[in-house]
Amino acid sequence: MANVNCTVFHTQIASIMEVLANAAVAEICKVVDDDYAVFRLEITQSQKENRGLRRKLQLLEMKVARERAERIVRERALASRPSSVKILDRYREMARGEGHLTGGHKSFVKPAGHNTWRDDQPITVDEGSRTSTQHVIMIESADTGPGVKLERSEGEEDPRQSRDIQTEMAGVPPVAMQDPTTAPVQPRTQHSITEVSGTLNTVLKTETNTLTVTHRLLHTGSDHRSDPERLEPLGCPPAEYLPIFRQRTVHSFGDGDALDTGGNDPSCSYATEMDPGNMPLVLETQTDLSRGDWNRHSSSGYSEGCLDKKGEGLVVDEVTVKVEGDVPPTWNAANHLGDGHSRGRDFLDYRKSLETNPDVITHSPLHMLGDRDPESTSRGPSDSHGHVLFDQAQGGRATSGNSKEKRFLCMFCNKGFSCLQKVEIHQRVHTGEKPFSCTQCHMRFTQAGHLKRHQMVHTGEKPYSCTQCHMRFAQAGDLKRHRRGHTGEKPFSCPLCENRFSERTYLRIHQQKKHSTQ
DNA sequence: CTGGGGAAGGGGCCC
DNA sequence: GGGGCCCCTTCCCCA
Repeated sequence: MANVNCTVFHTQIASIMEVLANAAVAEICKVVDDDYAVFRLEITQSQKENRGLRRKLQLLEMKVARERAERIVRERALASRPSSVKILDRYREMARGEGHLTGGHKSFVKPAGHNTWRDDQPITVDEGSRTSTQHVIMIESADTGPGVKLERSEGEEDPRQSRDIQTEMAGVPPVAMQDPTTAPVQPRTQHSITEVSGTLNTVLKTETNTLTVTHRLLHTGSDHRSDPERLEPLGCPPAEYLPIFRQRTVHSFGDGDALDTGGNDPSCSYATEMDPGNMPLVLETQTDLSRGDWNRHSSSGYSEGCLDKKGEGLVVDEVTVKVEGDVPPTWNAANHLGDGHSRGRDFLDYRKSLETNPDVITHSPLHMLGDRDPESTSRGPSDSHGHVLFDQAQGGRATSGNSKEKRFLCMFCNKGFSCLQKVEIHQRVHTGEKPFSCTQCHMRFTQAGHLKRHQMVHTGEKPYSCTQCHMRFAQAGDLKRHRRGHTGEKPFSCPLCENRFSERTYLRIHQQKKHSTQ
């Protein structure tokens, strides 16, 4: 009996212990679950908050970057109006001093193993080569410190990528916002500065050097006399000869089919420069028309130089006149200006025209003349000589006035011409295109007639002889000028004094030295 | 400083 | 409409 009671007692004790144990376990689990839930909730809220803050930060950075880009564009538009005729050097200096924009899709390939660029360091330009090179696209203003940098990482082909802007804000290290585990968004920004160099200082230095590269691209020219080595026809042309608004693979210059390596890129860097907003693009590189023009010149038999300098030929065909469509003019030939012979005058005049006529870059130059109201015509842009559009200028030479409708407008200065060929020739003033090259020297010309006239220098031909002396001249104008020496004619009189001069140039110099108000 | 020649740039006209 | 010619202009260099 006693054993039975003991057994029952033990059983009851065991049951009670089990119940208590279960209750304790349940209690513990409940507490753990509650705490875990609270903890998770807190984590979730923190993560959510972090995402929100991160998103705000990114939006803010994007906004700042856009504003900065726009401001730089405006500054650049103002700053890129040099007053000197030495456009090449001035442009180089200006680029050093103030900085320039690079093209939004321009890729500068930094030499491997270097974190910085030197000014004299050879630069290659790469586009979509999918190599293991770094593509650094920057919009930078040197005088404002670290700026907006557009960066496309290697292998990325999405043109929109270049529109992703990362701003290097002071006190906000780029890496601080990049948590690969908690921030799956914004993968683009993770191709960050560290890809360029290790430290911020190095980044800044790199950007400065990139500026050098940029201005090299901007102030290109074809001064063959001053820099004939650039004309090596077989090697890859230097970066100076690459158009800034198109990515081109330097290795493609020898391949005619590969010229338009940027053709699949619907965007254009100059759109970023001229208007970071939604300015339509008018860049017509390597269009059929221009290509045809080039081919025509190349086959004209004037010179072998037309073809064997195909690298420079890229300079030629950047601009094409379009008579239809409604696209704004986009001056895109800055990199082709500064020719030593033209002395940059036309480039400067064009810039002046931009100053005096901002509409040049804001409305289509391709309007038919008939579409222009008289007022707009009268206030139209000046030509390279400062004359108003359609004003018969050039020394008051008698013309038939508007006998021929000037339907074709220059896309740079809006000057009107009667036919497409004329405006194409004229636009070479802006583009620097010189399709006609001398076979006996490095001189190149915009017009076939100029080449023909130039070749008399080599032949020694002087068909214009003075009837009153032994002098002979290669140009009729020279003979005419010479004859004034015989006749004593001095048709140019100073309005401020009694001096008279046989040439307008003398009068002008006289006025500058004697009657200058400055 | 002026004058003169060489040569190139730009553009209009004519065929 | 396009090519060639011509004219005007301008810059550079030199005497």
